[in-house]
Amino acid sequence: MLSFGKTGSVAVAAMSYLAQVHGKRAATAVEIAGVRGYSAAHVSKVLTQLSVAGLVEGRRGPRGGYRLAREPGSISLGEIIGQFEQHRNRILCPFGKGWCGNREPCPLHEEMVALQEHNQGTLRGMTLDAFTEEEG
Amino acid sequence: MLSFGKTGSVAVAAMSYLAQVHGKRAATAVEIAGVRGYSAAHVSKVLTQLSVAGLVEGRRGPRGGYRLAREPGSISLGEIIGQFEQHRNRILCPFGKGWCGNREPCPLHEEMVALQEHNQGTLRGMTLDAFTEEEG
DNA sequence: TGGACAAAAGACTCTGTTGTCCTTTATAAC
DNA sequence: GTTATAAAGGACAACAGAGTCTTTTGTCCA
Repeated sequence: MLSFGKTGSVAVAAMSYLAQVHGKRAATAVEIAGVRGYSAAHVSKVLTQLSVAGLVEGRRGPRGGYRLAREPGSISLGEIIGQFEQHRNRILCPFGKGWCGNREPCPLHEEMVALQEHNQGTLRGMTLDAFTEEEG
Repeated sequence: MLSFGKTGSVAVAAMSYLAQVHGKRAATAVEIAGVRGYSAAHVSKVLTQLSVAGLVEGRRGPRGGYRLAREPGSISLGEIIGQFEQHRNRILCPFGKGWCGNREPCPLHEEMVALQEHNQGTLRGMTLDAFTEEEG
């Protein structure tokens, strides 16, 4: 439970590093990979996706690299992770498949929804601000 | 987020049905599969795992089938789902791999742990009692 | 004792996700 | 302009999990 996929982890790892250097300089995929302990190829791929999603801006060439596209305080873990959850985020009802909504809700439906929302709310409240150099 | 794998879903679906008929009779894998909309082979496999885990008791032969091994009130969704999460339940730290614990915790470590615990606590509080016929 | 029933067990296939590699394109510096 | 740098993009390999199928074992009933 509360398992955002591995790709999401890499994304958060990369984004948190970009938050650390935010306002100072750009960071290349190779640099981020080295610091966070992932392969350069892997980080590179994820960053490309984040770029398409508009969360980071990549610049090619010498002195290029990635930067956050917005202020760290406006980017939440929820938003980052959500980028890689197209498939995962169906509500799961104890009755199985698409029960809730089709027929009368199952006994635990309300509780499940509440839990789901608590999670999303919490992750939306965690912003990259926590990683900027000022905040330590 | 809050996505216990698909296998966990099937397990909860099956267990909740066993709770519904608890105290009255056993239910076969084929019956459960029919009611919950999964394939018999799939449900069968999951129930075997639940049997090994000691959450259900299977009896072979005519008038056989599965029953809950304990009272519904003492079986929580957390316990059921936990059975299929050997791999997933590592705490994930925004810094990536096994950062937390090795070096100083990352800025969001405490919050992540708290969220994790809130989830586990909630799921542990949801028991199969909610599905027994008496409670509707 | 034989037959039907149903779980147990394991081999296998299918699918989606992870992760790597290689080529192409853009940009800055000299 | 030429070269080095670095992202963008796509093809592909490797792996894990989901799901199916078949065989075996145990149990009840006639």
